Amino acid sequence: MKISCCRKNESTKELAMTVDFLKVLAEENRLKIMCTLRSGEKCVCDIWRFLDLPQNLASHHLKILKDFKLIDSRKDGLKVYYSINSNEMSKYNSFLNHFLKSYEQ
Amino acid sequence: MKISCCRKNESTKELAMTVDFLKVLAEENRLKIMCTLRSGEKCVCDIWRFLDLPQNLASHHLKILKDFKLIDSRKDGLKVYYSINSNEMSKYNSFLNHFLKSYEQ
DNA sequence: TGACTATATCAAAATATATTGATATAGTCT
DNA sequence: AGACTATATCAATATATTTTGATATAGTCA
Repeated sequence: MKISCCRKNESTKELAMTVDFLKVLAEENRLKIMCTLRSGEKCVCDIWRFLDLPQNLASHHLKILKDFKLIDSRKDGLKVYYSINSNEMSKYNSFLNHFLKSYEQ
Repeated sequence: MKISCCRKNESTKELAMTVDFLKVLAEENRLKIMCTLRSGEKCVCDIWRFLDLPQNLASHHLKILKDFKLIDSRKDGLKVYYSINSNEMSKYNSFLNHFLKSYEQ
């Protein structure tokens, strides 16, 4: 039996990072937020009104995305604008393709 | 503010399926199993011995992957062999790319 | 300063998920 | 049939995550 990855201590750290990345995205509101941000930065109130979420829940999920660096933020007056961090997304995307081979069609 | 996806009732079903797909993969043991199966079908005992998991835990995670159709199984005597269902993987992969734009490098 | 708006934080409750231990099922081989 | 191996199932427990409600912080503007 030839197995090419995932034995204990082999690629362990990258695999754990990839799992964490997937956990961050594997939540409906967070995936919607990422999807909403595809078209450019949005402030928190745009996001929670558009997605019909309680304000504090939107903040909570934004914090999780921000802590994981999938999004950046900038403050402008009272408002905080969030946007996708494409570099980090690319990084995790290539980790993911390392563990799952690419199943594109 | 122009937002191109994720409003209530728009792509709702595909988004929910994509979230479920991500949830299935966002677990260390299951991602390891998928990775292990990249090189071809394996029986359950190959998998649990290789990944150093309790047998029943491996069965449990295989069932989750199987129920979601990411893997197929065939029985040969006492052994059950699991393998990746590439068609389903491709399907969910394109859903995922629909919600996240493609961040490949 | 005071009223107002936007965002963040925190504790509690609700919900979901992973893991373990025990046991059942089902095929093989003598 | 009886002993054995491989796999699956189930209930109980442990753990993690999401959601809610209340409140804090911080900037704006009259």
